[in-house]
Amino acid sequence: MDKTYDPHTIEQYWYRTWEERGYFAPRPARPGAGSFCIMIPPPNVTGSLHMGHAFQDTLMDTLVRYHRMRGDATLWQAGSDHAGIATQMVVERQLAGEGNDRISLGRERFIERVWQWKAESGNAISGQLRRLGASLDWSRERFTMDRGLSRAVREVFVRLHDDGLIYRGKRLVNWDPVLETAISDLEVVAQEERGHLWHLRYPLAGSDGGPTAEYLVVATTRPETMLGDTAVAVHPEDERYRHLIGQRVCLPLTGRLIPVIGDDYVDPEFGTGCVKITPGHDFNDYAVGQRHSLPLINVFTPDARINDQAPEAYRGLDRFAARERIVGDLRAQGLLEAVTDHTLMVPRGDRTGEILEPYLTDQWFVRVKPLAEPAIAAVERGDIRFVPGNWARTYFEWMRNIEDWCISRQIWWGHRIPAWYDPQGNIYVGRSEAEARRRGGLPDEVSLEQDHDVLDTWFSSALWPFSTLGWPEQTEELRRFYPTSVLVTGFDIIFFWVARMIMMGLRFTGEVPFHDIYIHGLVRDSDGQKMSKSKGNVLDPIDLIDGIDLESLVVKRTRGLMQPQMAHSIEKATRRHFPQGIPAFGTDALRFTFAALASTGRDIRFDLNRVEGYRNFCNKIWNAARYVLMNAEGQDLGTDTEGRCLSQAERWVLSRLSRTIDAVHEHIAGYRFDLMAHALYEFVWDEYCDWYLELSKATLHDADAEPRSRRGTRHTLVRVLDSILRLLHPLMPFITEEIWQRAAPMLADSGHRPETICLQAYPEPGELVRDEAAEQEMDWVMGFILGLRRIRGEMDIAPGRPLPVLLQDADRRSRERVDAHRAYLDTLGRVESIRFITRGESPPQAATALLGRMKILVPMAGLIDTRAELQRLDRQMTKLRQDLERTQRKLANESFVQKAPAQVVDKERGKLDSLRQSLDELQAQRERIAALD
RNA sequence: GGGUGCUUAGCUCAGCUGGGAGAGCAUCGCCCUUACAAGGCGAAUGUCGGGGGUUCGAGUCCCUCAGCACCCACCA
Repeated sequence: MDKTYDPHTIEQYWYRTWEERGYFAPRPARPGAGSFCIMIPPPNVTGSLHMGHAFQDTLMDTLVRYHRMRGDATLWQAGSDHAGIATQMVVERQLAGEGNDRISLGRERFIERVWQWKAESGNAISGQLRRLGASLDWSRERFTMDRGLSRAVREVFVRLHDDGLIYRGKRLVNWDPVLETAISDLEVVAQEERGHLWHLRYPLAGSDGGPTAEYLVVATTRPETMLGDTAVAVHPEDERYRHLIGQRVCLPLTGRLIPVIGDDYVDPEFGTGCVKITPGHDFNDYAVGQRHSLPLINVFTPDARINDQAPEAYRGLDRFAARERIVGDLRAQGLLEAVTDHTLMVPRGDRTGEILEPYLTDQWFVRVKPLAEPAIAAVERGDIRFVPGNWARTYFEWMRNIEDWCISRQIWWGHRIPAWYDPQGNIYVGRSEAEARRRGGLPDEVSLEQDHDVLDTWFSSALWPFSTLGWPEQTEELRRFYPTSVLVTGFDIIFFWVARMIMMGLRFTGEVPFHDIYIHGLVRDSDGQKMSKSKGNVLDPIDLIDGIDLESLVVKRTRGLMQPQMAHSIEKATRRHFPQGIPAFGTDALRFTFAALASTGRDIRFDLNRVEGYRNFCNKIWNAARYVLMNAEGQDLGTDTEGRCLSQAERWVLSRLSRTIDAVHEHIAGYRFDLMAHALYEFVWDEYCDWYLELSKATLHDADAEPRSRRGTRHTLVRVLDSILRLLHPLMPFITEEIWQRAAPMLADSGHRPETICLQAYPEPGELVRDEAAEQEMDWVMGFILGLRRIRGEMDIAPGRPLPVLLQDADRRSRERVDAHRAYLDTLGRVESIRFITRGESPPQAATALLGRMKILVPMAGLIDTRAELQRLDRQMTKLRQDLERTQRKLANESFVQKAPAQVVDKERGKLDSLRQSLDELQAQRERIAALD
């Protein structure tokens, strides 16, 4: 093995090998095991892997590899999403670059073009997932627009329509005037923005219908919509205006007469207490209009210009140009009373960022309430569990107030709605035109035209857990893997995706789509900022794996910005944050970092120092393995327990390993990847490397050690390493495989050559025995060595310098232990000699460490200065005294002694005794040294 | 306006059903000891956001205040 761990040389090789050998395809469950399935949240075909994906996919892969090793029939379903609007926008941008556009290309050719683009670059993300080590079953990869999934989409649409749960209706919807499509409520992001409140005068109409000198003042944030006003509303109880209800006002600029109505939607406290009502361009006004049977006038074209319903002067003007013109005209006529600053919530499209318009159009909707009820019940019953559990509240909150879902989109890329129209405009729904015709009893002569709209992308995503398994066919995979085990996803798509999967899953399979929903947090940058291209703070996971030099990173971050003027500050920040660029950390280090940061679903700040730390951990494992191989490869490990003798150190490390195994299982069952990573890190570094490997040297370097002991040690080194590799494999697949290939043959029965760690058994609780006795023995040994190290460290004695050691007040047990563990003490403590001080003998001036009753003394002559030792003792005693006082106070409290459990009280008493004793010993020692000085 | 979460060592965060405040990184010493300097050994570090309550006992439970973050919502 090379001296230094180099991730690059091993990762790509192993992934290719695993995939070629088909390790990721589900295998029959081992006896006693079950099945396990995760559906990958399908990434957009437009996408490339970002930190959120890398985080999420690491967690999923960890679960998947863990279950695969435990022998479950395991499927991690691969696939991607057609991402209608996002993908269409990408290809349209491409066309624009060629001086072309989708309209002149035509629908059919445009869609061909999207497919072509999908084929070329749509696989970028799957390549990146491979780099991440994600053990997806690529042989079953699906796409939301492939044949099978399209069939499932049509099936669901038709069935919901037949059941009256999908309908077509004319409604006010959120309209994106750039894309010229409707979008769902969820795709609207409301942003607080600074704007104005315009106070407009609407003259009251006289008996002749002409304007009078009196007027009502309405306050509005959108003066341009006044062209579509059909009423002015006041609160019915408002003393100021009550008497005007039923009268009419002259709508300026149009000359139309509109009524004054009373409606308690109006808040008399806000603005002027008079509200202009524009049912065609405001959701609230629409509702008011319905209540009062007001006409609805649409004054906008689909791209938000003024249409022909408005006075000629404004026609064709963009909505914002129209605003200026209208305000100007009103001012000129003396009808603008005031303009005040006002912050308001502006609805923008999540894709285009454009201000949306409420717009009256024909759309398709899903009637969601009947679907939501069982979906709520499933979570209430516990058939589905959110982890962490508090997300269930968010889910309930939304599901209980859910509105119908607008599923039609006026774009081209997506599942075309399976509905056809005859020349009279009658609707025929079917799985195909032929079926629609048959079901409608239409003769062939009648021409039918399919609906031009496509479905919301989330409609097909909602079917993902069962459509990918072959539904509506009752396939073997569906039987075996549905309901799936767990969904791993971010909180941001609970409404978009999670809730809808639950609704559709229950409706069409009668079962929940998954049992657990693990919600993870957002990956932020080291300052806690959201990562985004426009902020220029994104990290590409691949750059963390392979490394990237500063110049390339700067180029990458500043290229193709929406706001090119940001480039300079982004460059500056990047140079400050990464003066050396980013070193190559390797996939395993990155994965381990994600796991270690994944605590209880809260957002994580991604810090390069953390990755570096875990890269070092990889190196640690690598070097530990080198040590083990050096000492065991080709050596005699003993063929059976007869041929091996296990010392206390061996028993100890195996006992500690068994605790670690338990902890790992417990943590992964609770989705505490951070604790899992932490438990393994601690065992490997602190116990296996820092203690056991060092302890093993005592045996292996001892020329007098028995062959059986040496075999026991060698065997244990390899055996524990093997377990460590298996335990870590789900988190760090590459380095564990690489090392395991070398380590495993040493343990294998001759003739049986294991192929891959991916399919090895995961260490299970109960495989090893807890050995309390060995743990106690080694605690004593470590205490001894730590005492010496502390003296050495605090006295600045070089680690290599052998120390003469005197032991005072050693009881029989301690004498036996010194004898039994002498080799460990000599090797790890760098002990030159040990001598027991006899009773009555007065010890020389020495630095002291306390081990129970026994005092470990290092004579100071020539080594230590007295002053420093006195200070050292004082420090220790101060600590003990504080502890002692607290304990005394506690025990002096009668209520405590009476009311606290006896166990707790006893513990405090025991503590008091040992504290007193230690303090006495140290005090005596201090006096001795002080006296000798 | 409604809801959720957060506040613990210089930084990033653990701390489960209430019983002696922890980790990593950073810092400071001593060491290139034959697995590893991407390392070893040792050290220092906290009115657990403020206040109140329950309790023998509160970082942990309850109330309250403050600050921060996020989600939802139709005040023109």
